[in-house]
Amino acid sequence: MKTLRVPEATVTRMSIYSRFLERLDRNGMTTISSNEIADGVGVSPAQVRKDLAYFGEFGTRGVGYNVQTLLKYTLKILGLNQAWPLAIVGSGNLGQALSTSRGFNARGFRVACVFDYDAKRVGKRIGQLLVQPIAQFPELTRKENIRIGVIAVRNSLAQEVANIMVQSGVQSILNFAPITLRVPADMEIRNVDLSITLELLTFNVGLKAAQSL
Amino acid sequence: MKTLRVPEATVTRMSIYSRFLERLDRNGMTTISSNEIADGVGVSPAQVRKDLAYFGEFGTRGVGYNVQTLLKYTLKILGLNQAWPLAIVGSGNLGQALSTSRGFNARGFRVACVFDYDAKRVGKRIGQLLVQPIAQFPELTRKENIRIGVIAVRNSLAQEVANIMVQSGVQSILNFAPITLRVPADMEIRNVDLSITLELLTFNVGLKAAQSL
DNA sequence: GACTGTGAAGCCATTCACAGCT
DNA sequence: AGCTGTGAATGGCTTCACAGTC
Repeated sequence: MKTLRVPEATVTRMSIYSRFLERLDRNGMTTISSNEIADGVGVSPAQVRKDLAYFGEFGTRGVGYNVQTLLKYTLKILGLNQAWPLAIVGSGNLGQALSTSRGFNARGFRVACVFDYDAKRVGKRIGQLLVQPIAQFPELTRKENIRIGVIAVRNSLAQEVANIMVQSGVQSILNFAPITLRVPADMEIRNVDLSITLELLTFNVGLKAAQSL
Repeated sequence: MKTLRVPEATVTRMSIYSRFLERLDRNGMTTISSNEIADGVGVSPAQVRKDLAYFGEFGTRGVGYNVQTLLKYTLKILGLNQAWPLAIVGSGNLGQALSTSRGFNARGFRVACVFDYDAKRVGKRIGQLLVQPIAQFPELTRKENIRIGVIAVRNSLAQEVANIMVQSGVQSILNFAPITLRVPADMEIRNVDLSITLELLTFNVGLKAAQSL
């Protein structure tokens, strides 16, 4: 089998292109060039073409890309031509925000259940869902065939939650706790650390201040 | 002036090292080697040394690094030896989560005010703060000398909020709306797009499935 | 003429391997 | 002996420039 090796940065941009194409499609646009895509999302045209080329030839020379067709391909490439039910653990502010977020309830994703450790929160209503006790995690996620788990609990519980997810057969984890989790090598795990991004900002502001001395 | 050119990935890791060192310091550890740091945060020891070397020589050969000293340096490098009041626009689920988040209220950061467009939300209490009308943004942020703005509103308002921030003299923006904002080149802007990370997960899960055919 | 697809070149980041210190 | 700091080598991503197609 031809194993295609795609840079992670390319996948990230595919997601951005895809969202942009969705908007164009809603606006009834039918054809677009790599130049216009580049302009719309803030990268170089060559980058756009190179990225798409990892997955095939989707355009027509002299013309450009068909918006609908390309959109369909990007969705398929990203694995969004199927349903991805999510399980969120943690029903605090962040957990609630994620549960009701459009990004987590569109494009193939759907928050299917929310769990919490705190008995006071169990049974509470979030949108259409009722918060479930963490003890129910293995059973419910198996029943709903959930393959993606989201960790939105405080740091001290995060590793324990990760362990439960691993044992329950969840294949990939999106972790919002700012610590490094230990999981088996075959698990897909991504960390979103909100304060890292903040600290990148302050570093760069500091740099600029230093340079203008 | 010697302009030091540091990879963005290095800055990201500095933030991770710094948080790790904080934990070690709390636990009373005094000395640590690049090997142990690497192990603790999941990178290679050479990477740790190279990263630190961008900023100076902090270690002692044959011994390692002093935890407290190195922690202090990392905080200074990241610009966290000063206070960074933040202004958050948007008091929905995400805005609330961020306002009360530990990452946004520690290590030099402090959510100083929260704004909203919706009159029904203005005046509501979030932690110690009262939600302010967006019209107050220029005046309040100037008074509090706020240099970082956080955008947590729905997509259709995001560009307008960015414009207000630019006009009010805010220097850097953390944007949670999944669209590409147009701002002057001298603005520091970072985008956090939660669904990009999700789609990276599904892409990789799809890849694995394809490879195991 | 316009725009895609792509090898080659250039650039940037990570890893290697070892000299230098304690 | 142990561990840092760093030039050199490697590997990977991005940009360039142009051949190919409509």
